[in-house]
Amino acid sequence: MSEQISDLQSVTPIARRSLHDELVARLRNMIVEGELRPGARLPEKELCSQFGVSRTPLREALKVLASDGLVEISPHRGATVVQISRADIEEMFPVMGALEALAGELACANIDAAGIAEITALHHQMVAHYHRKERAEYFRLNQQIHERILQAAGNATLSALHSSLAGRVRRARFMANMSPPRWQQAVDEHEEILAALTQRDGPRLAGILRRHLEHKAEVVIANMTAADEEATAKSAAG
Amino acid sequence: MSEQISDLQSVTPIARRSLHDELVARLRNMIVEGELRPGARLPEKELCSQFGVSRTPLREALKVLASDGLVEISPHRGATVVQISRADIEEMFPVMGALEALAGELACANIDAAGIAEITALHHQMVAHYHRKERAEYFRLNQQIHERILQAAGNATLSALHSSLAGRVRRARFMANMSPPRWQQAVDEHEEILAALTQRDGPRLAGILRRHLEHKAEVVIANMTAADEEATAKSAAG
DNA sequence: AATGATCATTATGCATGCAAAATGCAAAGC
DNA sequence: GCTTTGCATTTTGCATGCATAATGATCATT
Repeated sequence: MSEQISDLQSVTPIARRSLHDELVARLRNMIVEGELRPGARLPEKELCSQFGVSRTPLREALKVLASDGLVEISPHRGATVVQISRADIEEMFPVMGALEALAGELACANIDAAGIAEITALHHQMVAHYHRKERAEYFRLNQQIHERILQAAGNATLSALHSSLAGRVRRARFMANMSPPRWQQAVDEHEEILAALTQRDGPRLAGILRRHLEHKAEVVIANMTAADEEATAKSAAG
Repeated sequence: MSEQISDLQSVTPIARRSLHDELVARLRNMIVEGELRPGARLPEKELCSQFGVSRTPLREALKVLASDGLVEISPHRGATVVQISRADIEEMFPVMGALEALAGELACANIDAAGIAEITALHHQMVAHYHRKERAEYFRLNQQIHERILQAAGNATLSALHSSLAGRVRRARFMANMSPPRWQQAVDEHEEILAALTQRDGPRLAGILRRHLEHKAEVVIANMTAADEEATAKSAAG
């Protein structure tokens, strides 16, 4: 009887987006994509009229984003997009390194030939963009490769945690001006990543990914420092 | 000028608990401590009268807990405490292993003598409870040791992610009946953990913690399987 | 002139009300 | 007797209103 029902568990339920879910998604996107700058205030009234919704679902969405670490809510003072400090970045990258290292190990154990082929294709596209110095496209492919490895690990919990951190870091947008040697190094490391993955050498891939993330952190922090100094100089001059 | 202000960044802001923050904390506790069983419905009206608040802050709290993975919200069908499946557990423990391994490495680099002394004290207390077969006390100390290592790592992001996972796993409550040899093994591993930490051997501590978590996973999964079979037998008999 | 206090304004926190969706029950049809 | 369909009830989703805390401005005081 009811067995027939449980056999159908695999059918995807109809996705019904409630207003607050939609708002969470939209706001998250706006924050991650930089449309809402770090430190920007998020006045409820204004956002309500902008999205055409009332304050209730918007407030629920803000609470969710706050628990996710994207916005900060001060009692009676409203919500703001969180400012990521250098200390935050220095904390987050080692954690992402550990998560990606695990993902690498799991991916080596679980990935199939098609998956490797897919990542290989993304890799070559990315390298092509590197040679043409197309930064935006390079970063897009880069991100896709890392996401694809996470996906290949087949661990939803791992993916979710990584995605949350990646979203927060991405906001920093301090990858943009990577120095030529750093960029070369990153591409070299990606060659190693692909090799280890193809050989399904989990421990090696884990180690490479951990180092790769350490180097990413160095680049980001260097850029943050440069930006800080620029801002300091500007405020001193102004 | 403004330097004086930035020097004061370290002062702890006055903790003002709004209703929804309080509700998040209370509900989280009730769920983690098992007061609210997995699968239990969370009807808004009932909880509102129980806590003496209106639906707005309660709903906001439920959304936060949902984004934290403790409750599940189905549109127009209400919130329930999430059921953790064996597959979920199998996913979560490797991630916790990776996080604790990183914590171990960082802790070895950062911990001071007082911190080691504190963990040593906790360890000996825990061992004493082991010898007296006081399970509840043993688990409490065990948990404290792991938390203390996380804390010693000095990485708030890491602590937050681990804490979220630990909370979700703790709900499973399948550590209770650990077999004597498994228990002995766990205590042995804790001896190793303490030794590696005392020697500040980060890589070794990381490896031990990873294995330790793998073994914890085996125990939990074995218990879940046993519970499943018991339930199946019961439903077949009834 | 600078500082402190008081008040008006604004925005947030929470409560409540209304509409819509889902569940359960009952009655009708097969 | 079982299934199905329609209705009533319950519960959720969202909008709005009121109270309160925070901000800014004005004024008095030193």
